[in-house]
Amino acid sequence: MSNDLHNYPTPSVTVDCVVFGYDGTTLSVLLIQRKEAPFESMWTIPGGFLWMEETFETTANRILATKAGLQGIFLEQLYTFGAIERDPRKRVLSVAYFALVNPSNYQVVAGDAAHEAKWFPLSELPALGFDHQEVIQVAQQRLKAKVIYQPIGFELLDEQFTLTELQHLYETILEQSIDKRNFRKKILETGVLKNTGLKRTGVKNRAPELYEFNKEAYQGKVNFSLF
Amino acid sequence: MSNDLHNYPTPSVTVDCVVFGYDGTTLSVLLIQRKEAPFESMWTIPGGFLWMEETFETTANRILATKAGLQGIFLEQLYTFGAIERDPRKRVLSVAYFALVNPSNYQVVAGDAAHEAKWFPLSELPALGFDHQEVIQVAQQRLKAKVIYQPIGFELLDEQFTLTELQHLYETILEQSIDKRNFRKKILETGVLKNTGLKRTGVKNRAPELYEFNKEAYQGKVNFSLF
DNA sequence: GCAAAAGTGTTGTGTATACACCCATGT
DNA sequence: ACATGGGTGTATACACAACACTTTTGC
Repeated sequence: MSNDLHNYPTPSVTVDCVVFGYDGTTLSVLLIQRKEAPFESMWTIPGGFLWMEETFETTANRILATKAGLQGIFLEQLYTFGAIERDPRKRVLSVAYFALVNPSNYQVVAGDAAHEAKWFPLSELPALGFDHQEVIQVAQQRLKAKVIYQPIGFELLDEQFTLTELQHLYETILEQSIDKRNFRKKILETGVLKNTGLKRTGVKNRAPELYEFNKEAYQGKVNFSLF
Repeated sequence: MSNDLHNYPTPSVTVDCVVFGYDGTTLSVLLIQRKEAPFESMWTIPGGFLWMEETFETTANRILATKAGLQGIFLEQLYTFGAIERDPRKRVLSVAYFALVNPSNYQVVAGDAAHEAKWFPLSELPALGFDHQEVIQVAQQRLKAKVIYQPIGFELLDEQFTLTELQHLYETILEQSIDKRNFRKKILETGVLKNTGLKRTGVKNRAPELYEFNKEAYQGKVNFSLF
């Protein structure tokens, strides 16, 4: 860090969030349709300017609350994007975060600055403003890499879930199919799942057992790793 | 990203670099002794303000060239630190990078803004200004994690090196000892090493064979992984 | 009783680990 | 000849991958 603090011009700084959601079938990203230039009426990930009295996390939470109606969700810093021309108006840095939410717990609503807030499957993204396509791509890579050595996937599911649902989530994130017996063996022997003893009823087949994520059992676990 | 571009106050942004060096024995970090307040005469990692026409990488290279005499080295973005009070003067964000260099290829020299530029072994760091102790800690974790799935360690060595030297580097980074035969087996079967056919002479024991990193062989290799 | 998904073990294959001696060189 | 680090192979344990049938439930 430089010693002097002469008044160099300073860039604007935004916090932008890649919010992943999973509806039981598809992995989606939350996008917002812009009302104003630049990129008017195009889609972008939700973001906004950092205020001087805010940490990045505070900004991210404010943005997600006001622009999409999301509160208190899992957030992690992804990368900071700083290409000189990434905003056509002036120099704007973007500290990108990624987030995982269970869409059924929230009703996304567009804030003032947006026409609409909507979930888009990763495979059907519209044209995106700024460098947000790249941001999403980096986020997806990170999610893929991360899910195998940290039990973060649970953020995307209901509190109680079946092993088949969990497996399908992993298959969706990793974009590959997984052997059922091997998956169950591995995930159970990590010890992070708690069998609730309950079963999901009302399905038109054998009632599957419901599990929960056991946060305490994970704390301090060094060797969580699937595959 | 927000639609409106009202003139919010903007934070200052610095790029700070954790530069690792390895002298054949010890893993060290390059530090600079400050001339001015705050943290006058304390040590910090080299850094400086981002200029409006610079990318982060450009800034990092400028800083390293002017403050420490280093040029064209391996750089990777680490994390962005934004705690509100991390600089006592005003709001300053730090986009941190980490770098790997072979100290014997460079003569570090203090620039104008520093009393001195000096290598400190990781185990003997002085009291550090700002939040730089945390930054170094994060960088060390990253280096540890990264070295096992990407062949970045070579940046720290001479162009030609012996397997024993390479092993010792890995042991130093990972802070654990490694079985010699297993290490050789694994690193050789990755295929990223090229035996030069030369031997290091003038040592007071059997002349060891010299290897080089084979960049072409690594390109496109998906499965580089040690341990 | 049929359709549909849940649940369950074993075996082979490959990878990781542990381990000890001879070789080449300089002094 | 001796001291120093260089260089090499095998046996065992463990982890991973492949694989098919029975059970439960709703209709």
